[in-house]
Amino acid sequence: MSFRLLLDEIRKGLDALVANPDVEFSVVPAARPEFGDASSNVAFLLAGVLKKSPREIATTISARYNAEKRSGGLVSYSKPHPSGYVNFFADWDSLSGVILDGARLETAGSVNMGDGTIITVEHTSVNPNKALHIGHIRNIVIGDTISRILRKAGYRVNVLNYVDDSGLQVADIIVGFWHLGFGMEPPPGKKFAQYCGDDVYVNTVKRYESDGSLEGIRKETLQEIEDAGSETARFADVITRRVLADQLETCWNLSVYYDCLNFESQIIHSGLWGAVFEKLKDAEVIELRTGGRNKGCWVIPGGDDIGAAGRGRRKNNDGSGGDNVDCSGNDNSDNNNSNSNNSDDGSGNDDASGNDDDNDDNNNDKVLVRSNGTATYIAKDIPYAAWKLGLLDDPFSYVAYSDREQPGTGVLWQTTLKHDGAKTISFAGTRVITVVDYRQSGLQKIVAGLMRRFRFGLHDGDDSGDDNGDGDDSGDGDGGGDGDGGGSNDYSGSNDYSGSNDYSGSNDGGNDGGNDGGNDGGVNSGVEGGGNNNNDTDSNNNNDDAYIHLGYESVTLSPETAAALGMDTEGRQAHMSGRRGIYVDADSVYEILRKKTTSETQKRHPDMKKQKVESISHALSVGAIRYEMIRQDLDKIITFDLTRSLSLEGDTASYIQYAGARASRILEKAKRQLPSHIDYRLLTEPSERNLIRLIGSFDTYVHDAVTNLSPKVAARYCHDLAVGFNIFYEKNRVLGLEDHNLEDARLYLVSMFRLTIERALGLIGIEAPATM
RNA sequence: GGACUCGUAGCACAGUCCGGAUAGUGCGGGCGGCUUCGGACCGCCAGGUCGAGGGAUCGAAGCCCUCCGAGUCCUCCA
Repeated sequence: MSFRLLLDEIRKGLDALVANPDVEFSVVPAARPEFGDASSNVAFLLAGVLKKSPREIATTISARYNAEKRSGGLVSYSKPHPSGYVNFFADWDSLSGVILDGARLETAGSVNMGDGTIITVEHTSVNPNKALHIGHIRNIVIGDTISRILRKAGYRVNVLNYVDDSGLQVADIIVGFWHLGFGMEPPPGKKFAQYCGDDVYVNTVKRYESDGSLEGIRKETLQEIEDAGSETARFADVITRRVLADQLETCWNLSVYYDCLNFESQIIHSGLWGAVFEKLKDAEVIELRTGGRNKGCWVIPGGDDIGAAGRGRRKNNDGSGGDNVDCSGNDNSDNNNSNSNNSDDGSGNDDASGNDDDNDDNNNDKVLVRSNGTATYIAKDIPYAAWKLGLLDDPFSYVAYSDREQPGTGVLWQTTLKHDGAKTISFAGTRVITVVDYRQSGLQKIVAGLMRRFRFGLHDGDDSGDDNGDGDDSGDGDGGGDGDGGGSNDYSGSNDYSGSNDYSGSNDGGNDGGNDGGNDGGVNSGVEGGGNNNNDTDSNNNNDDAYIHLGYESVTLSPETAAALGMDTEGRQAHMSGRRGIYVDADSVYEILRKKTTSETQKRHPDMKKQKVESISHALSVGAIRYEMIRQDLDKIITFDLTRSLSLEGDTASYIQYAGARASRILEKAKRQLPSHIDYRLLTEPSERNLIRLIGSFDTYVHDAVTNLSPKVAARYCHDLAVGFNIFYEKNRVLGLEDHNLEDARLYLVSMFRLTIERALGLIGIEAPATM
């Protein structure tokens, strides 16, 4: 039970009063305490219709609401505000009990939006030739947090990590090992992955510049990797597995876990590409150019939108993959003019798709298969995407990657092409979320467009890239079988909400609740940053995108931190670059934090056992990193600064954890069981009620986080809840009160806070230690 | 040349999807608070033409248009 019940009750009451389905009023938590507990803008909306002032209408509505209110509800009374708002004051004697009784339940904060729908989330996907840096960590933490949130919302989630064990970057370190004399063992104290990235990779790349002969070796090496039987391929397997193991160790340390590892080499050898290629041809999604600059290539014909595609293959979340600019704004001039010559060909943009067959200027084509018959790297993403959606026969079997049991996900599987004794499992999802940074939006858009055609057939030649173009989605229903179409209330299945109220904030509360086309069926696809100026009509159709690119901005280094790495950026932020060695290693960030939190903890607990200190400082360090990575919006660049970003005060995880520790301390000192009957009516202080309201808002935040695929929302909830507790703590004593009933009630409140903050932090993968 | 994203206090960000009540929070600056459950905390003060201009609206930080600034993407490279 939650605060939501109050809003639902008010909405229902207003619906009956207003009896006008066209007025889409809102009922929201009050902006300030003096406005009561909930507010509605209904009077503003009626003002136009009734030709009266909002204030007048609000007065009438309030009066009638109060007159017709049935007893036994959660609303005490309604009061009009001169501004025109209709405000509502809750009957806290009832509401406190409803919320706090509900908070104890296992299901508190859960919302059944997924109803068992399977969502496959891919994140991490870092080239296995280097250690993880702080930029990768943003991807990883976003992916992991989203997975946790989706589980909380009733989805079944498969988490994947795509390992590009056959790419150019792997070839680069092989060149280093075999031709530049790098030894196989890292110096003492360094992980193999760090050694590969910091030393072998960076220096090999550097040597390319001075030694032209290496370029040929590099190309050869790359080709040999793809030849499964070669010595090079075997060696690649050995080193990438070793690097991967180090990377996974970093992830596990941050409480990030996976269900399955996919290896690119296996995808190549599995025949998946061949199957997809045939399908693409059959569906006439791709064309063979017979003339023009792409003569002899199989291409995805470029319309306007598709033309915006990212280049080539996805870069595996490395950022460092290609010729990225390292220092923003510096040396990219040569990048730009390179394409100035092929820009304006005048071929009308939009519907270019069909009509430029044999023409000379297919500038927006994306080449999938080169004229020499080899596939480009974008081609490798397509079969993987299709596999994730379960659109192809699964060529893989699965074996356990390690014996280690992962919390939350259990066994970590990996694909194998050997079918003896291996298991058959499916990791396909009805929906797929791919976490990759914004720079690859273009490519991801293409992939999403192709997936749509795979699922819905080949008849929509015109809507290739854009979101809502396919007016033809009528027939498909939700071909993928995701249960969002029914227009049923996504809350209905849950044990929290009995009413027929649709959560979406839409206004169908009274009438039928079934006519809004299921648009709030949880995860929606519009997240991709791209301006999804969604539906103009209410039969929205943006939800049928089963393939969702969850993009985010990158992590850059502050000028100071860049300088600490020996780079002069002239006062500007610097992009990280794996190949140039400009990055902040994830493990070392953790190490810095661990030292800091260890000493802080010891300062407070001089006698604490070392092991305990370690576990606390671990929880604090992980919290600091994870929180920093998700606390702001996905489309904001994170400027990482070695001193600023590692703070433990203010809007940080440790602030939140501290609130939890304070609560634990009180409960510990109370040293007793609470009686079975608690008199919630004694909790009358504003700070008490505010805390109760926050505890009861858990599910609202979860719902919000899922619909927007926004980890930030969960982080903010934790923060708001902690603030609420700290204020309560400051203003109210809990222990040693003369009034034992009040003490019991406050203790119970503290204990429900403790439980809720623990669960909320769990949503973002952070522990809540009892002492710190 | 085309496309996407961002622009809110000295700094870093909420709020923008879905328009309404004195635009919030943290850091930094100034002042104050532990004989009382943990000061990784709390309170107070200073600090804002919500990038600029226009439009629709009774009403705009939010919606529409134009511009400015910043970042990113647009290879038969991977």
